[in-house]
Amino acid sequence: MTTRTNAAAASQRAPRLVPVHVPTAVGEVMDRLLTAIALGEFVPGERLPAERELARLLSVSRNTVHEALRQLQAGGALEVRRGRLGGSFVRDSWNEFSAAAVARTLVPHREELEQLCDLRCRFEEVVARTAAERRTVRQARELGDLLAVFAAASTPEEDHAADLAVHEAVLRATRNPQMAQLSHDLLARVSFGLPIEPYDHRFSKRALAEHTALVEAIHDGRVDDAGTIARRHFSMSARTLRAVIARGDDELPVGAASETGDLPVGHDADRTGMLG
Amino acid sequence: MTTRTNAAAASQRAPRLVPVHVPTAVGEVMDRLLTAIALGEFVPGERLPAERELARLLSVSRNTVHEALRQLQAGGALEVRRGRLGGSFVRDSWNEFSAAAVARTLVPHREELEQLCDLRCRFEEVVARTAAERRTVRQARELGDLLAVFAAASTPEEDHAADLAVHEAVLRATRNPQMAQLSHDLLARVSFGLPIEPYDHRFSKRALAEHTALVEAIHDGRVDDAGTIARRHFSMSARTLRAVIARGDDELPVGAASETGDLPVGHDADRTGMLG
DNA sequence: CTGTAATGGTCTGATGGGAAGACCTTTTCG
DNA sequence: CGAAAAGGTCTTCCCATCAGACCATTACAG
Repeated sequence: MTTRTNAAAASQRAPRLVPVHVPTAVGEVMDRLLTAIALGEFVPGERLPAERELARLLSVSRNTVHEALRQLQAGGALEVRRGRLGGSFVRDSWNEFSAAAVARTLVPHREELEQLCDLRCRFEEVVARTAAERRTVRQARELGDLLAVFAAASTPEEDHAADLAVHEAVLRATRNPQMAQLSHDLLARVSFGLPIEPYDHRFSKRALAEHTALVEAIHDGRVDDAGTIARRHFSMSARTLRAVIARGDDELPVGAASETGDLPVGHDADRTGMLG
Repeated sequence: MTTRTNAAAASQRAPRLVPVHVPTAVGEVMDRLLTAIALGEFVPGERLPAERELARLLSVSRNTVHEALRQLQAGGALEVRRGRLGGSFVRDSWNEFSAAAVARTLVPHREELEQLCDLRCRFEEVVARTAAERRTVRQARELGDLLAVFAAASTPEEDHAADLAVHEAVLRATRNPQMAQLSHDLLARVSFGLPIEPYDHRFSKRALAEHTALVEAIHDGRVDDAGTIARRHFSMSARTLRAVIARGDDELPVGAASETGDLPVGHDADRTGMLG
């Protein structure tokens, strides 16, 4: 009886009335841009739209865009050049430059990240299963084509682009945009906006093998197989992320926080709700 | 070759740079309160915490809380009484009062809702599977207890409370708070903050049977069974929602928007990202 | 060489939401 | 009747954002 009432009251006793977090426009713009970079919509070296254009696209003032770009520049994500052919460029060296700082930023969120990775593995399993159930013939063919692209990729950039393209195609095959959106958001959260999907090129061979198996399973409609493969595939991302964090653990006691460009990423990591 | 470039460029051609939407603190507080009500943390007739207390809990000024409560009152969700034993009370008639307006609010989002329901069914399947894999002995026992509570429930209110308690326990059993948070957020999105969603009392018998089967599957660690049952269970919610929308379709041509208390809910329904 | 165009950099003023806090009104209870 | 507890209201200040203008830098066309 006590068990009963306690248990029943438990969900009511714990009010989910935690502090609200009102995001700022600048932070939102930063999130958008970092996510776009993480999703490969802007590749290293590429120029972002001009400030005035971004302001128009995002329906914010140019001031806001400028401030967001300034912070991303300070964090080392972008390089800003002036002049007629100027603009904001995704830094090639974003990875190496910021790896240590990233790790420092990530370490405090270790537990949350573990849970997010776990969640992502399991969710992507669902994505794969759904895609295997619903892919059209046309989409199955498209997946096969992309696989060939992946196999033919010779540079890390091509690898990464092909990797993203495969994932996009799988998401389209689910024919559920909400599911795709959630997948994107989860990626953005675990990658903290970094253009490293946690993608480790040392594993590109294995990634190719897994992608091949995944695409074939989806193509053939083998739902369970697709799910199993996907889950294994995304656990690789989790491992990469753990490696980054471990590196950060090592470096943490040694180096103090960098003075100049401390990372702006993860600034919104402690928000309370995933959906908003 | 053309295939390659086209496919690779595809993900880049569609920049997700849609206008940002910066929510206000008042709106966030409204969402929180409505969601809390929808989740059964505040039941009809119950008094919400005092304004000063809410301000403290939510880390916002009392002005903000007051304005949120004022709008909820205007929308018919709350009744506010002054004086020593005053406060904000959840209206009993909130359901009936708002049903028609709710439907009107929901209809324009029909497609999005369909996708969300689909997503939710599949996600809750994962939740159930995870819970079945990870539940501790203690959690398994707790689930059994809650089942007894559910079976013993005699009023719709007790039904609903027990229903929620079971779901909460399942979420705890996943031992992944992020997963639980996402589940809550998905519920909030399909219900649009309204207490209409997951529970249709006419189906309480069936719900009990499904809960029993689900809890037993989780208890026994039958992963596949738990997933199957959960998916079926949540598709019932989707059907309930569809029924509401259908009702809205019927009523839409007839009734114009109510003049006095048009619903304040769903004001954030058109946000672009699920996690943002 | 020069001018023009396209870009980022900067500044100002207006606006609005929110925070903090004081004070008033209503209601209940000792 | 007076204290306590609640909502109602008001003022003041702050800061993010917007809108727009103007400046500084660079490249390219002529």
